[in-house]
Amino acid sequence: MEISSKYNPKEVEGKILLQWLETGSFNAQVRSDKKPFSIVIPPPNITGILHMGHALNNTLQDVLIRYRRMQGYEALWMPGTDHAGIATQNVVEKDLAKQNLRKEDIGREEFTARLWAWTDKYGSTILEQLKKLGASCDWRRIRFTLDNEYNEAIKEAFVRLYEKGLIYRGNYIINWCPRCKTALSDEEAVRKEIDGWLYYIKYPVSDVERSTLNVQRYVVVATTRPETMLGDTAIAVHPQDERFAWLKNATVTLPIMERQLRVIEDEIIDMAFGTGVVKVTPSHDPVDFALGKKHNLDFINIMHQDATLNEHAGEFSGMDRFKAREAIVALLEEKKLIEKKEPYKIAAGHCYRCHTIIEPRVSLQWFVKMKPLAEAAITVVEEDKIRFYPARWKKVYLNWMYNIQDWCISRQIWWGHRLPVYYCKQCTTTLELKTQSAIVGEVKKGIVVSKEKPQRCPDCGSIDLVQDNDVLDTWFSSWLWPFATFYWPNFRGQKPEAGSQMDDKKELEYFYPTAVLITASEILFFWVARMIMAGLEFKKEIPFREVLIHGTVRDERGIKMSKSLGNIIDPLVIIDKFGTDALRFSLMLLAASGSDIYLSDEKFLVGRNFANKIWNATRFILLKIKESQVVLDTLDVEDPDVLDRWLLKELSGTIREVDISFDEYRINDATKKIYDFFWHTFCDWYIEMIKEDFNLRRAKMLLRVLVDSVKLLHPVMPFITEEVFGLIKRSCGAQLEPMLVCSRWPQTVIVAEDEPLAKLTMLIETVKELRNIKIDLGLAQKKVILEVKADSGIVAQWKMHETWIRRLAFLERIDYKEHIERTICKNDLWELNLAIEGADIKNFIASLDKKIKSLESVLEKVTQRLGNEHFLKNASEETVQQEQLKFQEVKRQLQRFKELKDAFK
RNA sequence: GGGCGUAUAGCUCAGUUGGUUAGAGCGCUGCGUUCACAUCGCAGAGGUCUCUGGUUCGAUUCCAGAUACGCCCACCA
Repeated sequence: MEISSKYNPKEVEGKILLQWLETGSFNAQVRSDKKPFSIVIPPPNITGILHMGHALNNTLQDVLIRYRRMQGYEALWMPGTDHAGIATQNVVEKDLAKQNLRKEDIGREEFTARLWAWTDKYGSTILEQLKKLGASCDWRRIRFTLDNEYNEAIKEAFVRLYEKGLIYRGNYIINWCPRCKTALSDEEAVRKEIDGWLYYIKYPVSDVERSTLNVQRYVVVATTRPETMLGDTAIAVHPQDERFAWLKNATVTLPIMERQLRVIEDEIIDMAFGTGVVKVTPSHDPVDFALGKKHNLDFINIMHQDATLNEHAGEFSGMDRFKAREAIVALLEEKKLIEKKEPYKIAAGHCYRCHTIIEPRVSLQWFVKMKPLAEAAITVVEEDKIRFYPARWKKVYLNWMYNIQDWCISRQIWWGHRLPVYYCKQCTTTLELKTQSAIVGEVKKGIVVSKEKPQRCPDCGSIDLVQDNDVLDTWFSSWLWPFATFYWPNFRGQKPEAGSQMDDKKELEYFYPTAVLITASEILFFWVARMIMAGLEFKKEIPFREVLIHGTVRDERGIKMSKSLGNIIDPLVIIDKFGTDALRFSLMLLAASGSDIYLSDEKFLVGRNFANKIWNATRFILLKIKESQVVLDTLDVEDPDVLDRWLLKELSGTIREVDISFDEYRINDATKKIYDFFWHTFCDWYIEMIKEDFNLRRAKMLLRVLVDSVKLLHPVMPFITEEVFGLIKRSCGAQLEPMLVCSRWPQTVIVAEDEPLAKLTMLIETVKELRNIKIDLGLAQKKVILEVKADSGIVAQWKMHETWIRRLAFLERIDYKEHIERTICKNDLWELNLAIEGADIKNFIASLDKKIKSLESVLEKVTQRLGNEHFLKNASEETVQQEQLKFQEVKRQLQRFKELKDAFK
């Protein structure tokens, strides 16, 4: 069998993926003999295409799942997608626009049909890409938030919350996207600073008597949104503001509209801001809304749904809000009612889907009361029943939960779950309430909340019932994900599904709570916090024990990668250029716990190079075995020599550290440890050492360590390791597990620290020293003779290791002598000399001087410390001892270097 | 305005309860094709650990402040 000298991922990945899928290696089921380990995927939007953030997030999950699977857990990674209400609707609307159609032109039914058609065609693209990434999900279980069974879960949750009084309907001010024409939750209105103006507008005082008594004929209010003045129904000042004491009980005239406005007083007004006088627009500003309710003001809605001005806007009716702003400012300027304007940064809410500036709007919507749900969700985190990694997110989470606001869950779009709400046309007028924006507050009358459409109205018996047209916020489905994916609450009975018999209820009991949730910080509030609330509310148990929050993927300059900025690195392109394992390895190496990662194409070279290293080490080992024609029946090494034991010790240490790192979610550390061991310990030393001392035992050792190495690496680089494992299986007779993906995780072995092992370590050090000395002497490329002076026992050790020492220190030969002319390198056990004809003695001395100088400064520091009585008194005995040892060691080294220098005089 | 985070080699980052001769990868420099790999090997240069105080026998590490950058939340219109 020929093995190419370059690893070619393209020849391997597709084939290996198919093997995994065909053997059902990713499948998980209830198994009483195994502990479960489960993760639910953060369901990607069906509109999604794989980006670097997905690659990072899903590789992390896959690493943990593969690690636990190999450790013997029944590892389930639940896959699925999110219907992504607004996002998907926008995509299909855009398609429609190409045919010059709006969704209203074709109607709800037809539009929904097109949405489903789109979903069928493109909805699983992202899942196919995740497979390509190597994601070892149980792909039989793919769930979609718009599945029928999933819809049942949502209805159940809605009805339960409603019956508990935790869902209500009411006219409140909400975030309105005039482009998507829907309400949004607070989280969906992203604050971004934009450049604007603060306009100072004069409002004439109407009370003539008062205005003549006082000098002022008008008051000045400051606003960033002058167009909203058309909906003003009051002005407000702080009750303690003496500057405006004279305004008490006065009325002012709203310019343009010529409406009389009350002057109200409220503590909420900041006397220091603007002029201290605020225009109050209860229908178009959250603060003003609260003021309006508190002071019983009129609510005048001046805008249509698309943010053009409506009939209440007088002459500006029909104009867009920003055009109207310009027109109003112009008119006010003409009337000399603008005192001044200042440039001003406005933190305006933007629609998180289409980035349009949010318009606060009073509207009849459905809300979830969050405070009661938050209580338990706060406790479990306070008490560390759910832990965050890194831990600092605990504070962020709690801070948000302590200040949680009610959640607006109704959306005026067509793609999503219809609210399980029905209205009786006969006995209620609630439907009309939608247009009566003046009615503010909670609305309960004439509503039937039910999973199924009621036969008749419970009040009047009418059969004329209609379902609410709105759909639910996408996140109202996502928050049920950890248990709704198991077909909660109805389950499926005992139907065989995709060739396997699953008892859904048992599945849920077995796999829930899940082990860990892995996500980016962006959706901590959207999703993580709400899942915790939903889990506790509906399952009476936390949904996951740990939350791993990883960083954001940025470009080289530290700017967040985004399609619109054009600075993305496409993971699929990286896969194509360097291979999936290279992508995964580099990401895992760079993803320090919780910190953002800065990417450029070159960052993936580490991964590619490492894959190639693994490939070539395998190639060498297999060739060597084939050449030597040894026959392997087992990989058990019965009688390891000191080199073997040295390697086994290093391997065990690596396994231990890798385990700890993975357990603590320090995946980058684990990745680094395996890399160092494989490349530098195994390849650079062991393989080089045994090249000319090859036999059956070595062959077993090489394969044994190679197998353990690829096992350790498998979670991070699944494809190449599985391929290598296959190559090993096919080319040796030893009994090995069927596939790496389901193989047993490596175990540590105990290796005694005996004399020969200690001497080996010294020999390795000596080889490194010899390399250095040769370079200092300018003899790097010359094979020279080494002379060794040592006791006969030590000489025997040297002779045993002579072959590899000669090779690795690049020596002509080694002579053992009673007497050497000069010592060029020494330790407690041996003195060495090199034949140094033509050497650069000056450079060698200079290098010695440098070492001597640096050691002297260390010695000085240590001496000082040991001479300090405070140190001796206060430092721990152990520390003092350590310091004394260091003193001896440094002194000895120094002595040696000085002697060496003297020998060259 | 409130909260959080980061600052270590040219770049990206490690540095585990204060005591290290402060590390790695990439990049750079020199040498090297000795029968896996030049996607390689051997070695080297490069750091007053952002600054200022404090605690301590001792601070890159703990505390306070400053500076810079970043993130999140928030009803200064």
